[in-house]
Amino acid sequence: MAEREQERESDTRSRILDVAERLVQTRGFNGFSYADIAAEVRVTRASLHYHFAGKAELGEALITRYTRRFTDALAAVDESAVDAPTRLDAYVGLYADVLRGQRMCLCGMLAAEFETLPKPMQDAVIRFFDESEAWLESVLEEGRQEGALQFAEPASEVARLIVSSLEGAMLLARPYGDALRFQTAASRLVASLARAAE
Amino acid sequence: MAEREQERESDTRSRILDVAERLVQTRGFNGFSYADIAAEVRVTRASLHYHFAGKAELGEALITRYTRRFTDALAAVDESAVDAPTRLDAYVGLYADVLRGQRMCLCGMLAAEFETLPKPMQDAVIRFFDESEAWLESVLEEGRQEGALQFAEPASEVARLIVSSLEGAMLLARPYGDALRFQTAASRLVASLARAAE
DNA sequence: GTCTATAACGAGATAGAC
DNA sequence: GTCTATCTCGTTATAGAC
Repeated sequence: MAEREQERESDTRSRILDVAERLVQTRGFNGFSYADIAAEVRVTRASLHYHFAGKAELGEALITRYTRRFTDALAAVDESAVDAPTRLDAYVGLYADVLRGQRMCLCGMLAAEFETLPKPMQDAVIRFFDESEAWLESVLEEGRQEGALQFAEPASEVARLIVSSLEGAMLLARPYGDALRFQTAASRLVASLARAAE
Repeated sequence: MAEREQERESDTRSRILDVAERLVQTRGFNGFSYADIAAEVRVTRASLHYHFAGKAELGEALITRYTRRFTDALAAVDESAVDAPTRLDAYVGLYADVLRGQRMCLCGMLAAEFETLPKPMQDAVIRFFDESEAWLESVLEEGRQEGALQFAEPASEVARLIVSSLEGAMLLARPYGDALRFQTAASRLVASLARAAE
């Protein structure tokens, strides 16, 4: 079991992705350079170009990996969590985890810089949000049918509201260095849907 | 009435600010250069340095002007609008106006790039949100006392929720090229507070 | 796969003429 | 106030040795 499928990602390659991911999430795609990554990974800039032809390709790989991990996490939530409100909490928890690492959501950051991104990166960012909203929508629908969630609007609208509110809460929490800012907003958001007690 | 106080802003200086403001709002502070501004204003980069010593000083001036205009607009709302719900709608309208120009909120954009900004710019960004939230908080308090608005949490918390939700809705609306995305989220947000009919 | 070396360009910034 | 000219540095990227 030495060389399995997971190991298509060489050690260096994944270390590059790890460092670059953090740099995008903290400084933005236009806020760092290959030199920054090289210094931290302790390879030369030329080596980076061996693994990723250019910054655009690196960016694509970052979004792809981030999206896969995110949807994997959502699938794990589906397997373990039973009711819709618990799944919603778990969804919020994924965002809180990112923020705990002093980071902005990768795709939220890229949404701000959207206009400056190469087309393939733009498309990948949109896919992230589409998948995220699709998952939320199904959870919301299910919760409404079970009577555990309550809302008047179409589930797709509420899903969009949740995504944008969480992204906005992350966006503001970082400048204030205040994760509580996020938690308060997120709690109120979820509470406004979970009205099973009424 | 030829040279009055308003004219301390020379024509060129304000044209530079206008172009730079749009560039920050659409591409981010790290997404444009002095060359971009110079080309549009039709002056040389050296001329830009005459008006603003460096990009950092230009950035500060941008936030200061943006904040002043914003607070002026809020003061105008206070003068014309009577009840709290109407003022809230007017507040949302200010954001909608920005988005209509295909732009992100200046300070929302800078919040994303916060870590890369010089300290004076960071401080100015925080001041913008502080002032915005303070205004909202007083409107919320007033609305609650009048019975026109209803919410359980401290007004300061709800104010933060509103700001971050609106910023997030703008953030996501732009990649999707969909202003309706913003309007839907904003309407639900305001509606969840205005429960005078219950 | 990683390196050195270098190309080629763009960035912010300054000096000094007009 | 605006210009030309220039500087210095950072940036992405490539060629080719090891």
